[in-house]
Amino acid sequence: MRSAEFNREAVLRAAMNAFMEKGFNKTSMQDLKQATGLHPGSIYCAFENKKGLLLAALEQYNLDRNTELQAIFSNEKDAKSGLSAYLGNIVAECVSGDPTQSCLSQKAINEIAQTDEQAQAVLSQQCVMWQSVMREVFVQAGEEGDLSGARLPEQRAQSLIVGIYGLRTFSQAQKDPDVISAIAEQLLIDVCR
Amino acid sequence: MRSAEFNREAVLRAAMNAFMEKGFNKTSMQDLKQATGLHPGSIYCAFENKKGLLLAALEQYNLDRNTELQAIFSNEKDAKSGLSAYLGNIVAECVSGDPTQSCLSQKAINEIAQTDEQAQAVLSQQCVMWQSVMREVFVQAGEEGDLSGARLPEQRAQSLIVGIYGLRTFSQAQKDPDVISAIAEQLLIDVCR
DNA sequence: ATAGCTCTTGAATGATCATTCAAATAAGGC
DNA sequence: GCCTTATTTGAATGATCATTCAAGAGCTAT
Repeated sequence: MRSAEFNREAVLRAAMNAFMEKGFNKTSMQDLKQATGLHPGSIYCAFENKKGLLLAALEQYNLDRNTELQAIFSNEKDAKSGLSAYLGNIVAECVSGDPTQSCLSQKAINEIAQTDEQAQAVLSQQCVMWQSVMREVFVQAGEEGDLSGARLPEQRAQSLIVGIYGLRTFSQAQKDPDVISAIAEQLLIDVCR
Repeated sequence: MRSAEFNREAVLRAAMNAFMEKGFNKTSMQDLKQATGLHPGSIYCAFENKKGLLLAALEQYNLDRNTELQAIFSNEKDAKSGLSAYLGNIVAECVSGDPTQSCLSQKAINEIAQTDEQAQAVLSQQCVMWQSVMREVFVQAGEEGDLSGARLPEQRAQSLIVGIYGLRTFSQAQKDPDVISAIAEQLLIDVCR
């Protein structure tokens, strides 16, 4: 036996960044070798192939984003404030122009979900989990009296996620921070109405 | 002199479909040769290179989508009905699962706007034009008394476009037609409130 | 009809791609 | 401390990539 020398999380985060900067198809194994510090053979030994590395990176990305989400919400006094802080965070990422602050899941959905069944399955499941996390946030917001209308928490969660996907796409075509920020504020109003 | 033998619009629509099915980077010149019926040399003679073909295809795509949009709205009795029909059309495209019914502009924004300045400029301008078209729709809807709140037509247009981008991304991860349809209906309510 | 130009053809080019492999290296079980 | 087994290394592989180019073909103007 022999254990791997590299730090798996660090390698996956490096791969994440590489994929976010160039997209999956434009990121070459040479790029990944440089980003991760791993030789081609090691990458194939540990992750099967390039797509395997992407799938592993997506898994790590989801874990990282989830802990980040928990941190943001636990710093706020209630669910509504949490939502506001969460959206504020996303707006900041959109406006930063930094490719490594974009959403790897969303990039993968747009680039490869359509043509790769395995990636489609992983991304679909991750999206469903994201929905269920956000649904609980809206359940709590309802209990705290911050939702006026009668929409189901599930539907609010779906509208929020659609809004976030849309915001990220829109912000690549229209970079004005004030515009992005205003759309996000309206989104918060609409999903809490 | 000698005029080109191929039908430019037909070639661009064939290229559009190829790019929508595989994305820009995964579509090889061989794919484009097969899709368009043009030999590599002819493509380079007419469009400079692969990216030039994409930019030309994006231009044609925008023209085609615009005439389609005009047709949808002119078939309806007022702006609000037009919006409803327009969104219904988009929902049908999302649910179809047909790659050639996806949005080439959105795919390009997500795949190459980040890394290619020229594409970014074209896509940004097209997005702004889309906004201004939709703004006029909301101006009309306001005059017809179908908007209750006080939001500016510009902001409504931006929220609508964000919602459409989001819907298209979301629908690749969550394919349930009822869910997509419900989100779209809520979107219409929110932007007309 | 012919000259002159442009488009078409499709093989050739060199670069780059993902992947493989055999040798070298190192860790754990006994 | 050796033996087994796994990982690391990095050059090699063959495929595929975008692009070029020289030769052939056809339109147009004269």
